[in-house]
Amino acid sequence: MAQKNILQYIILGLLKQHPKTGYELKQSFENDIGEFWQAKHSQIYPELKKLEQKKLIHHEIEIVGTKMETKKYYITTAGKDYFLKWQFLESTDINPHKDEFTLKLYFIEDKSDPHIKTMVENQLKLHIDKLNHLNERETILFSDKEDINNAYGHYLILKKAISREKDYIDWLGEI
Amino acid sequence: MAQKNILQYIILGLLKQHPKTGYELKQSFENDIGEFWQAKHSQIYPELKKLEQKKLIHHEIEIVGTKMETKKYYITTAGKDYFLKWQFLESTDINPHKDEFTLKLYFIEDKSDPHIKTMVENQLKLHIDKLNHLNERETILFSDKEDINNAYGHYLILKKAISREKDYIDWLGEI
DNA sequence: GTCTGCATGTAAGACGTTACATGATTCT
DNA sequence: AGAATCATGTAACGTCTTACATGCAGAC
Repeated sequence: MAQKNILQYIILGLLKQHPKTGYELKQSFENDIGEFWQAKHSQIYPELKKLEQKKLIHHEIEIVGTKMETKKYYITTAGKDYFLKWQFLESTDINPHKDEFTLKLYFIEDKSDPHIKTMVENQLKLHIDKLNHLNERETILFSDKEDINNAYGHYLILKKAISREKDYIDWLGEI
Repeated sequence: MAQKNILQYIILGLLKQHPKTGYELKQSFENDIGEFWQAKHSQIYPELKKLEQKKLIHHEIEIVGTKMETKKYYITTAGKDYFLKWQFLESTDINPHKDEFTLKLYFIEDKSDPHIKTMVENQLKLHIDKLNHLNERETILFSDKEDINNAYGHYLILKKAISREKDYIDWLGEI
């Protein structure tokens, strides 16, 4: 099985909001979603070509100044379908390093979208399970306070993981 | 400039705690530090060979059962020096996806190590700066509550980033 | 006129995941 | 006897970063 290629969905999602040039996509990564996903222009431009070959996007040349050509990319109907299939496919696992769920949520523009409720509930379940699992580990490993000093680093990162999950759950609760 | 190759430092750090086989290293990634860094065995075994070529580690064959050979890896003095140089080199930037600092902290086994204070203070400064920057962005983008509805997804992930930084700062404060 | 930013692209290499491959050990 | 786990390794592929490369536009 191939890797997920999430970049394609992010580009499609961004173009679904507004048509953009490659450079503007690059800026979106720097300003808006850089906290959750990063991509350099050297990754964006080739991906745009691939998406265009698949007819999920197309571009039109625009002139800036007197002669500088820029390519404005537009999502196609097929592209929107492809994107939505990803966005509303329920997640079955979580990865603290690649937070796909938050990206999916980012692309919901309408605050009253009925999808939000089920998506958040599903995600809450996953994170509560994980928090429970981490709490169990803390009980097993560090019930005896003596053990904290013997593996202080381990204790700290377990505490950090627990804190991170709690924070995630709180944030989900506020949506 | 080459990429950082943080995996080598993690392996050295783990072997500094205790000599381990490749398989045991794999398990450390699954159980202990998987929340902060992931590596599969297909990445670990080649890295062990590279580290051994650089004489930062060496191995001894051990027999399990009647004939199964396993390789137990030990860190060398050169390996320890190389590792410590990384561990106590001050960080100048933070990356929400690759949290190098937390790893460095994980490898401090002694709770009263005097390095901890300066490391934490330095890291606190970086995260407070980031939090301030994110708060400014919230003020600029969403002072007008109307704008929240127009870019709800953007609002949510900005809130999430702010919440994450606060959580990180709280955790640093408790060390 | 020079500097910063806009704009696009490719190449090389490092990093990471999945799949392929094999065999021994331990537990039930 | 069979299943799960221990144990080690390579191959193929996909992703990501850094560096190389070029040129126009706008501001001062």
